[in-house]
Amino acid sequence: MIDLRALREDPACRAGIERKRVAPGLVDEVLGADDHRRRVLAEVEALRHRQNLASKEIGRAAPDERADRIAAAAALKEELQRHEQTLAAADTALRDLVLRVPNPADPAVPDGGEDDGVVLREVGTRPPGPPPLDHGAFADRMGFVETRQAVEMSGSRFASITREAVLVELALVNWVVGRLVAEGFVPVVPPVLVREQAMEEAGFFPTDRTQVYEVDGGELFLVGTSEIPLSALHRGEHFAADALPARYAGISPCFRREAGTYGKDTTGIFRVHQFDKVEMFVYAAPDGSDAEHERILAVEESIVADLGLPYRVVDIATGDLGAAAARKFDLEVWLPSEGRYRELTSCSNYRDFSARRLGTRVRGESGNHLVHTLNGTACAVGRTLVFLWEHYQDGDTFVVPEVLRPYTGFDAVTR
RNA sequence: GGAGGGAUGACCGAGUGGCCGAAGGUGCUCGCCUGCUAAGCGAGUAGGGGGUGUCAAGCCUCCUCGUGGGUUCAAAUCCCACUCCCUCCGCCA
Repeated sequence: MIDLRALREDPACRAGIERKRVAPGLVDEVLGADDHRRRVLAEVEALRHRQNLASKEIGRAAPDERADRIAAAAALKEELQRHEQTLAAADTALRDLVLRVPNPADPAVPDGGEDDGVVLREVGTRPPGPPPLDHGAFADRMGFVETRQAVEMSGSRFASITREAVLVELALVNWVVGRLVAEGFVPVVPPVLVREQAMEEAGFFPTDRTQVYEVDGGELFLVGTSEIPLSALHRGEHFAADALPARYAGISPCFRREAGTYGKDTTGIFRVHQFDKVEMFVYAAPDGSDAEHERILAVEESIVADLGLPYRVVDIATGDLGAAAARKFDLEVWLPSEGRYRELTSCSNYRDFSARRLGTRVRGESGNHLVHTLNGTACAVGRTLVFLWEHYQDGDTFVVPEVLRPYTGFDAVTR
């Protein structure tokens, strides 16, 4: 949720919002609704004040005065209740509007849409051409995935990962988590089923409701990322200043409906409804969040680089940031079969956008402040396998990346 | 699944209708005292929103005693629902 005071008083805030191409007039509507609400609030509070005084006097009044005073206070109460209804309506109206307002884009974010991200750097050597088999065909050939029965039991975009691929998957998780622990991240295996409230406070509802699976008659929802439970880890809490940054590494399966992606990425397990992911989530002091963002990006880069995958870093443009991010970097890895870079990981700085609803603060010398939250993919396991299968296939052999060998116990798989 | 008990500030804990945003204690901060430390003495110390302000201190005000409703002129206190915790019984491992 955005900072209404900043929207009112800081022209840069409004500019950052409008760069995300919100509906024309939305910002003015919000400002109008906010103004109205505050006016009504002042009236209600003045009435409550009178009511409070009147009630306190009754407590002190002599017995023979009480009846009159109670009658007067009762009249005040009726008036107050009418105004409170107006206030409730104003609150609802403002809330409905304000939830549609995205986090302002950082001034450094480039303008434009999906294709307008700015490539900050390209790292690694791309192979000259496509591999003999694309990742889907290679995985088939090697017996690394089972799709026929998975689709029968669960539907399209489901797959079983099988045989040595499972050991590579576990190796990836172990290697990445070990590395994050060394970087000061606290590992967490969180619940993947959460209540609606957790979805709302993490900022996923109402916007992304269609992307989420419902369970138990709508009581619970399967998370699309462990970012959701990790953001709930400190809801309503106040950090001591020296407890920040607090870094967490979530390890969990992720579930996504992938509504609206029919026909896209139908090969292999590039885009599936269920996958495992190691996610970084950081609570940072407001003045330290940009540095923390760079740090998360550096971790992502080192993981991809150590896997020997050629990648580029993209500074995502305003139109592709999503509602919550003020700034976002994607790591795109070269997918030889498609001859282009595809997204593997991503990291965002939400600033105080999500902390505002979560009520997560840090105690400071000059009062308490909302924390900043950041998140980044350490390893989207299934999709990482996809890239490995293309970059590490050698005829009928899958070569295990060197950094993973201590974890797999084998160097290669040959069929 | 059945029966009962509970949720109060950073923490412990008192408070069953009004002078209670809340006794007392611990912790923390500042000061005094003391070779140092400990002890002792004194003062301060919840959060969030709105208004006002040289948006800085301050001042005014509202809300918050698990969450949301209700009763009442007035609710930490009474009623209802929900969430969570504990105890006992049953069940399962």
